[in-house]
Amino acid sequence: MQLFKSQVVRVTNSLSGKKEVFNPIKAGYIGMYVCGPTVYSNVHLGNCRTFMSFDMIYRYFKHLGFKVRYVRNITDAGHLENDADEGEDKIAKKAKLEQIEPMEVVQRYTVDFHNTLQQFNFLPPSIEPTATGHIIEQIEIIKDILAKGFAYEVNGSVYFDVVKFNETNEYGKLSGRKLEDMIANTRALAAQDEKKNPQDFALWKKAEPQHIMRWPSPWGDGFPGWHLECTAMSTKYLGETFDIHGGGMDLKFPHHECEIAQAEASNQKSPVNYWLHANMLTLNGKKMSKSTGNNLYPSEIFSGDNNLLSKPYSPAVVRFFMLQAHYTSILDLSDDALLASEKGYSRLMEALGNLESLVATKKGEFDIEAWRNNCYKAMNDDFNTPILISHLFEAVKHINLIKENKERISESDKELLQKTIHEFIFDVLGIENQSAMEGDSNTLSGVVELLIELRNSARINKDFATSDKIRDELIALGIQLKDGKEGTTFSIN
RNA sequence: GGCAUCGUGGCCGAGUGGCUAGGCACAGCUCUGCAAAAGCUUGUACAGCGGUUCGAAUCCGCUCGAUGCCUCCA
Repeated sequence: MQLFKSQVVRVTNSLSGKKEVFNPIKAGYIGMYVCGPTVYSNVHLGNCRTFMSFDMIYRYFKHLGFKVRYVRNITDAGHLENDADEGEDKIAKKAKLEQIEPMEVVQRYTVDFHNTLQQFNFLPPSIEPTATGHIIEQIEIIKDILAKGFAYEVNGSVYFDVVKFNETNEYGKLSGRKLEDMIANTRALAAQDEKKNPQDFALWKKAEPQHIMRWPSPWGDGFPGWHLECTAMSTKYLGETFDIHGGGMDLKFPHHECEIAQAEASNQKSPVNYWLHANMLTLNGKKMSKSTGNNLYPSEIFSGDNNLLSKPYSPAVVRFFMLQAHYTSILDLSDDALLASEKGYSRLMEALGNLESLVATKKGEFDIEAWRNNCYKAMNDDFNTPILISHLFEAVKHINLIKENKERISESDKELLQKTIHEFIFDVLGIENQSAMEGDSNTLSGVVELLIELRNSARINKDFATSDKIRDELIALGIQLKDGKEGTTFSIN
């Protein structure tokens, strides 16, 4: 199945600021790089949103039949804390704080990262390279940039010469900045700085004697700079120019801008055709952030152990909630919004169950082909999952009508509907049916069936006190009975 | 201060020059022993002020407000 031959996908390219038709370099193949996490603390929900956006994009491309190589790195060498603290990196700082090895910190939070993403039903990337595993590649790139005259060495550190680069290239084209403006707005400080200009950034930093994470290099012992690892790993696994580079909006400047500069300095060509940026998840109207403490961990949502939400929410509900907003829009998390999503999610899953038992008769009024095309149209338009979901609810409405014999469906239409709805919900959106996973297989459903029988006989005998007691006690336990034309069913919340 | 984005009905959230996504909540109706579930119906919202246009929430300008980046951050 090579759906991509008939489906034209348009994406918002940050480089042009416009929606563009997506054309891969090699037909049928896609190279996609996404900036992964820095593993010095637990991933928070905001991080998850970005990775979820690209998980969805990865899933859709795969669904269309593309062969996708999806590379998402693990930053375990640590970015610099700031210019003032003598280049101590984050991993090392945390390690000292907790009196353990840096790689132990990395291991702990890498495991947490993977566990969390698994709960959200993320597909693993094709390659998940680490920064520490690519020190040699990074050193090679630095040598190359030095040789080409776009970097300079000072006291065992190497800096990228932004001003020099800007003479022949355009520094700031991704984020819409002009170097002259940036220089004009620079605060006059950092007197002891080794850099020629404040805009210059480190490719290699000399390690102070107490610095734990260090590697030998032509410039002495040290560690790689902020932005180099992504250039090294994306080039190694995807080539000098590849299709898609993704990441959070907050990485646009300076991180991605620097990646472009590094790659152009060493290869003389633009590294990426389509830059995609996922927008922020906010909490109380403010960006979630590790440094400010305005954040929520996934585990706190799943357990309900937090001060912000009235109840726990499952990973599938949170995923559904996030996909109800477009990935380029800011999304604000609140209890009301999650509550609404949870109900919508349940209704969707309920309909999915009803679909299986639908009796096919003859051609009905629901045009499945047209509906299916609309689903693709929504996804082709810059992965518009909110619109896709609105179409899914359109189908829900028809499923329920058919169930109540108010509409008909033919056998072939039913099969197409089932196939399509499963593909979009499970394969593309990656939403799991949690109630189906928990219920059914155990003894609970048998017990509920028994109670339904008892209640029905009570109702026949007009013993409503008993029948209502059964119904009300069950609802108190989170089991809802649903009286329909074909008998009584139930759902477990 | 510089650069950018956003401001949609009770809440969340799409859309984008005319045909008013969707979810949740609310109300009425159908169904029901009563409910719930499900279905149907109703809500004419696009920060404010000007302008362009036959026509703007959608384009342009200004004002106000919010957010993001400019320092590690998804």
